[in-house]
Amino acid sequence: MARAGLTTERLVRAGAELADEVGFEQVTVSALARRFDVKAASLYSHLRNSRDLKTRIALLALEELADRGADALAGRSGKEALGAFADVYRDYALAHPGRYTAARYPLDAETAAASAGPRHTQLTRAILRGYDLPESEQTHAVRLLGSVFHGYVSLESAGGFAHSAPDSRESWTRIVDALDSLLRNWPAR
Amino acid sequence: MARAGLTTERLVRAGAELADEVGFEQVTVSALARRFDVKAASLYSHLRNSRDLKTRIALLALEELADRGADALAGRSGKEALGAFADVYRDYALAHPGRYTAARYPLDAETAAASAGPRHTQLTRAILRGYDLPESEQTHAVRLLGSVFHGYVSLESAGGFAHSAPDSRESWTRIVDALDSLLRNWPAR
DNA sequence: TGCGGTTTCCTAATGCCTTTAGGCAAACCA
DNA sequence: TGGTTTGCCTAAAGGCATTAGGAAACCGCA
Repeated sequence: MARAGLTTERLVRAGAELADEVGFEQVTVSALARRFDVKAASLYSHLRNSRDLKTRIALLALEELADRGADALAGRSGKEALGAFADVYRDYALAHPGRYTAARYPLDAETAAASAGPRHTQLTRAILRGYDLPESEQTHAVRLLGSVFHGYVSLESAGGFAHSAPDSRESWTRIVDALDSLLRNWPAR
Repeated sequence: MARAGLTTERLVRAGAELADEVGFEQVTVSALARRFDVKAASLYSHLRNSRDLKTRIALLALEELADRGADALAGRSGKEALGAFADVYRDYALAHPGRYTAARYPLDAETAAASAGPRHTQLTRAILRGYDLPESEQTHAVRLLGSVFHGYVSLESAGGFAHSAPDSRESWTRIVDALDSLLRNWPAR
């Protein structure tokens, strides 16, 4: 019988596609095996277990997202950078719902530290360079931005804003406006 | 054999406790049955299926959260209301992680409409009465607040801010300060 | 008090998913 | 080309979800 040519790499990539198609929760070793026309047990030479698969998909998503974020920030600053970065998040989540969910998959401390997660923080900090925040407020602002981006996108893809006016895109741009304004007028303690 | 006295009510309540103890994802018909010293099949006279169980836990959490939010808003306005409401979210999520996750469980449109979800929107709108926003901006502001609250709490309980200074509580109060400031100086279009 | 009806929980069974163990054959490499 | 490695397979055990059908407990009424 001809070999399927499985590799961890290919499995993770296919797993990410599967996640986008059927949802991250439904990404299963069995389903992935089916997609390669192979028995589930065969995947265990390439993946430690089901959690390992999901973790790897999460790492892939975090990296893709950071890469796109970095691209978006290149050559931009201030509000332009803020808006471009925000759009990267939203667009990614809408285009790749499964991967985006995966990016929220809980990682243990060391895996998280070695992931692209910290790059996200760095990128957000880079945005703040276009504004005049005291060092002591930077972390708070980073956390605020992260919360808004993640919170909005997560509520939106859960259908939170689906059936009500105004359009979600409109809120998104207004929220970016508001954040820009806030960063320019960050309140003193 | 003595009867266990199962009811949908008791099952959902126990399911919520279970969620807080072991995580919403691990809430399973089997695990719940074990907790009542009963066979899994026995739960199916009280619950349609596993999804039904999770949905009911989600509805319970949404209601508890809305109740607490309403309490927090009673007799307060402006920044005081904003801060109290924000704390309700954070405190609830920290005290009841499983329930909080449940509150994010995707509901179909009609279930969502009949849930306490809309009350959350109403409560958030009530906070805005303490600020001077044009009607056309209200929905955007509601969405922003919802995003920040949910986003922050969700990142925090995922351990996002766990091992880094400054303290998460400090960021939280600073973020509430910032939101208050933003609402008082909402940018014109 | 005892009887029928209803309700509640049980056993049994199926199907799908995860994971481990051990085997055979294809691919590589010398 | 023969030996070795590696890749995918079969087999099997254990878990959760769910349905069908049975028996015992409970409840109301005569």
